[in-house]
Amino acid sequence: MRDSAITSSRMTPELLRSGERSSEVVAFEAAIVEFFVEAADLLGVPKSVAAIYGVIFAAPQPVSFSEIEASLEISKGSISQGLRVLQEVGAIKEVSAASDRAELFVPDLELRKLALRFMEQRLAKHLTPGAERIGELKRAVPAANKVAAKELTRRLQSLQDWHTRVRQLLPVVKTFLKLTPG
Amino acid sequence: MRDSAITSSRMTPELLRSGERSSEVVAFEAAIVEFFVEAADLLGVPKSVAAIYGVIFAAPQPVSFSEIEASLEISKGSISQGLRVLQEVGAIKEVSAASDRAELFVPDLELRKLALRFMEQRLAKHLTPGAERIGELKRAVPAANKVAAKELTRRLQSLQDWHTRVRQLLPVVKTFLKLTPG
DNA sequence: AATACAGTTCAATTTATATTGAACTTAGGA
DNA sequence: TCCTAAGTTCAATATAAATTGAACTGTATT
Repeated sequence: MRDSAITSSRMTPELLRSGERSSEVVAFEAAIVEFFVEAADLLGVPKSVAAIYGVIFAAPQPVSFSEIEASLEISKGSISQGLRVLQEVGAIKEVSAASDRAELFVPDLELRKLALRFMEQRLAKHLTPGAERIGELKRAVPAANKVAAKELTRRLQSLQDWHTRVRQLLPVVKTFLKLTPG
Repeated sequence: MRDSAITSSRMTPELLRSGERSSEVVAFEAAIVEFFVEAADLLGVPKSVAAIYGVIFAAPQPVSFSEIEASLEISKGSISQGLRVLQEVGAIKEVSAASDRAELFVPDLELRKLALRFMEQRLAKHLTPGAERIGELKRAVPAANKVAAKELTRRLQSLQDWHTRVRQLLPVVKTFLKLTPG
């Protein structure tokens, strides 16, 4: 980063295509970018990626690579990687304009997909193997001391119960997120 | 870290109080520590902290500072800070033995408390202020272009809906986690 | 075929986070 | 009082993660 933080709107005139961007528009974009950057760590993505999503979200028309470059002070490398990540997780879609060779992007507003994918990745991935692991651990409880063995088994059971509950919760959450169209 | 990873069981004899630890016991502890260390990033805690919790969880009796020092190859500084963190979040409890001056710790198995605190911290913290923020953003939508304004408002509405749904989900999750005693 | 544009790749660098280690408390014997 | 054990603190260091930037790959345009 050349400055101290990722901020929006450098306003390099040569990159602002078709008409000017009023200060109102610029301020709006900056506010949206800020919103997503603040949510970045909650979602577990780097700030640069959140900022790119912000620019695309804030623009009523499809956004090109160079427009992102003009709005954010981050390198082409980061933009390229960031756009790829956002496409992979389904946060943005490419809308190819037949005429122009530039790739254009719009936000994919089906946040359900995003939310579900997020859960699968961060929870299910660890949760499923975990269940078996705890079973193994229960079998490995040292048996020498009866009282100690009982306590350890109790602890592992507690862990397993909790584990089960979280797994049961996942379908509930999924259903909930599907309730209204996103 | 002197080695390459946090591993359990150095077996320094002078620190193994009252009787030896069989290889069975040592292996069990190592397996538990490994389990928690692997879950560390899911829970958002450093590995050293997860490892300390593992040692305490794996021991049928209360565990002292020096026992942790003997089981894990991490510095006293990390142990001190790690124990403090674990106490703060309610993952372990101090059980002072009147006779000994050493502090002894046991795991707090009420994982509900932990889970709830985790949610409050990672979700509620960002979620509540977020709701107002989106409202502000809707008011700041540039009005110059009617079609564009409509689309941007639609996007923000979508974001707000999703936001609301997640907030409604929190009480459901809380209830669910309370169903069985932890 | 040369130039320019649009984007990619990845080693090098910066920034953020975790861990160490040595100096420092504090309290209980000798 | 002096010593030692038990922890704490925090600046220095090591490790991990994000970001840059320069060289590279294609693909139109002249």
